[in-house]
Amino acid sequence: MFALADVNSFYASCETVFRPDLKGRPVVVLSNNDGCVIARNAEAKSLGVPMGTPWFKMRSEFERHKIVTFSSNYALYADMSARVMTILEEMSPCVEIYSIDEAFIDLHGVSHCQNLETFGQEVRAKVLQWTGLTVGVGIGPTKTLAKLANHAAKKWPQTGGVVDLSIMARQRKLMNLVDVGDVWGIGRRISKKLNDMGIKTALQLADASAPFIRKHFSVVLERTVRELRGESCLALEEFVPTKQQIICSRSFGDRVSDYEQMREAICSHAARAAEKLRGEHQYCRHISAFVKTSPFAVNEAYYGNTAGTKLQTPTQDSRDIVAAATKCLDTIWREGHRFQKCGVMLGDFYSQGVAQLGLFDEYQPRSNSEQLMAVLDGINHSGKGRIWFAGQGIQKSWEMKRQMLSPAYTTRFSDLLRAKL
DNA sequence: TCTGGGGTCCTAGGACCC
DNA sequence: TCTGGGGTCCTAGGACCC
Repeated sequence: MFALADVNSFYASCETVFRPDLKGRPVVVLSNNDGCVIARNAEAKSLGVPMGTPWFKMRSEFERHKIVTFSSNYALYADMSARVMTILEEMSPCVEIYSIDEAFIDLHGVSHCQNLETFGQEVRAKVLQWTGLTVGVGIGPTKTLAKLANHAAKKWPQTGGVVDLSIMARQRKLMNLVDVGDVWGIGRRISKKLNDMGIKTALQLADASAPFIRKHFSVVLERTVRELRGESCLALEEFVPTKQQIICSRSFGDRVSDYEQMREAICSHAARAAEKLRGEHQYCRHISAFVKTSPFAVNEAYYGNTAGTKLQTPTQDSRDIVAAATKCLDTIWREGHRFQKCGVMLGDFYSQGVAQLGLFDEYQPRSNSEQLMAVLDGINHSGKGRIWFAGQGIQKSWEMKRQMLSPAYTTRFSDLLRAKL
């Protein structure tokens, strides 16, 4: 048996927890660069603010409805997430952190000593008491059914925020009410194709023939069908699998047409990617860089390109990664465009920095690379200051916009809230 | 003027091997 | 004139997730 716990309107709730004065007012949070709406509290949802729409299109409407708008504050959300996950881990033996605001819980042990719905209510109460955030809990014999139960817990408030689908009859009753597109793993494309085939509800999908689904779609959807029937195909993954790739990319605050600025941005993303790579205790061989103009610009030719390179030996040294990324940039850079975004990708990971060399390869290992990188990371994680490569730039005029950023309430001393008695 | 970032998995097709 | 079968590996692209 699985439970899925997720925080209601997570980003928006993190903001309002520290701003009791916003109670009852509509609140939204924007994506990086203040681009799109990515979170809305209940009040904003009931005003019909759609998810994913660009802010500039909504701006005047937001002002009219006095909608409070925040830039993304990931330092705050990551810290609040860690607090929620810690509580879940204290209350149950096996937890899989699925995303910043969701976790699957293995209820194997729990079900022997406690009613599952009661357990769900206790989780809600404790998270609310200790963090001020509200979670919904869905329970089911498979991950997909737990997800579905969670969906129902959020959609119908009369459930009290907990839905238990242990019993088959309840599963079928709920699935009959749920659109097939609301099932976990079914996006817009597959949803449309299923609809065209006459499969409109989750129940119809559950009752579809597995070989038929496999033939017309893929093994992924076949698994979903089996999971909806109560056959568990997806296990709880308690330990985070090692990453296959690392991507660091950002939209620019303003369009970039200048090579020097682009180079700074690529250097910065490469250095960040290298730091993440070391955090994973990995070495990479494949490094690529990409640039793109806005796909939405009219009267402007789109240009986007990627270049990659493969090193002879896996590396985790920022100097190698920055050098490779800028070399890639030089092969795809074109004058005369207004670039919107760039990024660096790392792949082909190894657990150590050695590789089989060819007979005639000449290779000089860097001396003290590991130690130097450890010093670099040590300084940058100390909280006392940062050092970086000159190529990353000083002014960083290309950096993203965050004009409505809230304080780092929980992770910076100077931003701590003060309470007046 | 202004449209996010970071991932995973699967499949098809091409290059190459014997 | 006739031109196999079976396999691996890699990459690009498409789908999905939050």
